[in-house]
Amino acid sequence: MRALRSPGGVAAWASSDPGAALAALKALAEAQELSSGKAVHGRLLRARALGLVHGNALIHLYASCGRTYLARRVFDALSLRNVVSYGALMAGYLHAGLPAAGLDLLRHMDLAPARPNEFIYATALACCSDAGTLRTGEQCHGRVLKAGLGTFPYVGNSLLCMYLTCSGVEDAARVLSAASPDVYSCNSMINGYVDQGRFGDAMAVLGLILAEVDQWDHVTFLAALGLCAGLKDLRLGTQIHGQALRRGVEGNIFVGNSVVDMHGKCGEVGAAWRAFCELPDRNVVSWSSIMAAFAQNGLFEEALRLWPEMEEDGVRPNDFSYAIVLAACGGLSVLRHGEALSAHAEKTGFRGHSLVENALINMYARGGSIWDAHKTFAGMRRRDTVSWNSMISGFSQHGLGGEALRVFHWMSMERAPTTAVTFVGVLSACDRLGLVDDGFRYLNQMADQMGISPTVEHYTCIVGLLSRAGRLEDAESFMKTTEAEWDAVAWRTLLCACLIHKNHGLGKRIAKQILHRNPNDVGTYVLLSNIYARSGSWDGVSEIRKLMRARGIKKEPGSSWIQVRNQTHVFVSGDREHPRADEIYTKLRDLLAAIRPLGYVPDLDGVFHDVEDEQKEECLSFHSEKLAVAFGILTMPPTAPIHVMKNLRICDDCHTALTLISLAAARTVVVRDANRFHCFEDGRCSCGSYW
DNA sequence: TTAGGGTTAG
Repeated sequence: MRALRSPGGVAAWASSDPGAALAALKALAEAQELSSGKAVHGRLLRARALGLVHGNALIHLYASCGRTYLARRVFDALSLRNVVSYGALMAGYLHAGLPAAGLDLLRHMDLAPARPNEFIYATALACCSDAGTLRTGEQCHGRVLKAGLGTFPYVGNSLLCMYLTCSGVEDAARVLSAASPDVYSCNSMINGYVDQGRFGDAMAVLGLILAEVDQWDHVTFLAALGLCAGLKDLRLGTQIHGQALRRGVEGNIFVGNSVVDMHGKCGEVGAAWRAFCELPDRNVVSWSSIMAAFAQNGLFEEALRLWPEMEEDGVRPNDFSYAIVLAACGGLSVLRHGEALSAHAEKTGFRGHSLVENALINMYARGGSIWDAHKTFAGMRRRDTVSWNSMISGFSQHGLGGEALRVFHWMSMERAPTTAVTFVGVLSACDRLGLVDDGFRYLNQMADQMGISPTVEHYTCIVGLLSRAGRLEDAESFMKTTEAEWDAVAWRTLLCACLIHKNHGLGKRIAKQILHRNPNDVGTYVLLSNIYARSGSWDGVSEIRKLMRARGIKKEPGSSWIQVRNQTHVFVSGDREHPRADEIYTKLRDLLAAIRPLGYVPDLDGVFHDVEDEQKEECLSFHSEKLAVAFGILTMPPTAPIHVMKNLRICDDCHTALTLISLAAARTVVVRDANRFHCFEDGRCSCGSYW
């Protein structure tokens, strides 16, 4: 590459030899050597040797260097232009993120003698994809067919991609079936289906090329690995990975990163970590993928620990990396840490990215600070579907059904597109508000008007809705008559309602059904034993205990944790491990004494019928969430809300006690339990005492 | 001299 070493030299040499000049311009375009290219340009002008072919090469060079205005200047100065001049400039606009300018050029061509060819349509269709204009895309489609250019593979794939981004998978699939599929269009189609969660369809397309693994290129491996990740199909993923190794494409950083991600999504953190360690090179996506793998599998601290390592490795974070670590902060409820990362993002210019803003909304909502989530949401300049969905579900999970529906109506007024996730939030808001009829109305609206097929999650909301309203038999018959893959979550929703509504007979029957299908469902054992205890059937309680012992099922011990001044303090029921245990126990005794006059009576009907009342009370008094709250009151400023997390569902006694403590101690207490948020304030809980 | 599919988030 003499050209790169000595720009002046190459210019002199190139201008005297037209063939060499062309070769030099091509090489300079590829290397994005703007200044050398300008030197060649100057020489060609001075030598009066700037004809059509060299002019086109210059347009391409300036376009490759991202200087579309210079490319345009050359284009305008040409006395004669051909289809290549248009193609080169149009591609420049496309890659510079100016698809509308590219389409303007297409219109300009209608007045010019040059007729669009397959190159022009491939580029124009890509412009339509980027600009999101289905109408122009369809017009191009019509012209492609009329000109008989539809059989060019490049054009076919550009068409398919245009429909994928501007319309949907159905139209794209029609394009695919009309043409003979090549590897490119199959890759695009698989990715399109995977994005929509239509894994079965994606698998069918993969099936078209499954026999020809030797024809696959690295992008096919990416699509296939993405499909395995979506399906959480480790077996297939491992096979594909093996093929990638055999074909020697695993050294490609995209494929390597995809292997890390696939293992993470399949729940194999160890394998993800090994794949990460084996990467020959690590870029920001590699680091993001491994952090995501940890965070998605609940290993939030491990994910956060990788951040400084990434920085040490000299890799700069991007919007994805911020979104991942913010999600980990939400998982741990370490909001101060998240805010520090948000400030970091501000400095690096990523704070305004929608990915980061949405992650912040989720972090605050998961961390219990729903109004900080709302503040972030309200301050956004551009809200996308995820922003709306996050805010709606955030409010719902916090028991603020009215706020959730208000956001949904606002979303509808702004005509933001709704998704299946939107309606999970909306239906659970109706559940919280007891709006049975509205719930059914939204379900029908979603299915009939929006064309979104309800999933088991939507139906579970309906079960919750009927259950909360006390219509337990209706809920059961809804489950029996509605075709859905009912899971343990759905059945437990009904079971939980049986406990709350004291329909012990139905509860026992439902529990037995669940245990018949899934004999290891710990949650069901716990709920069933509560039902027996509530109905005074101590034989039943000990029966369950025996059954659990026999089956080797252990109830996870209750534990709670709280962040105070960037430190996490963990409490297990009744333990005295904390260095300030004495103070905490004294504080808690005081608090419990203070709420007695407000009507607090320890709920001794727990599951321990074989212990003395005094011991029972001792047990109840020092449940982990009470200890954590007492510690919070002891150490946090009086106006600061106290945020506690618990691994299990909060128990009845703690719920009552914390409700009254919020009144007696004039403190706001937010507890995130295994299912939802409880915001205790002024002697009330946001869950409406139904959980 | 001009053109296609790509990894990480919710």
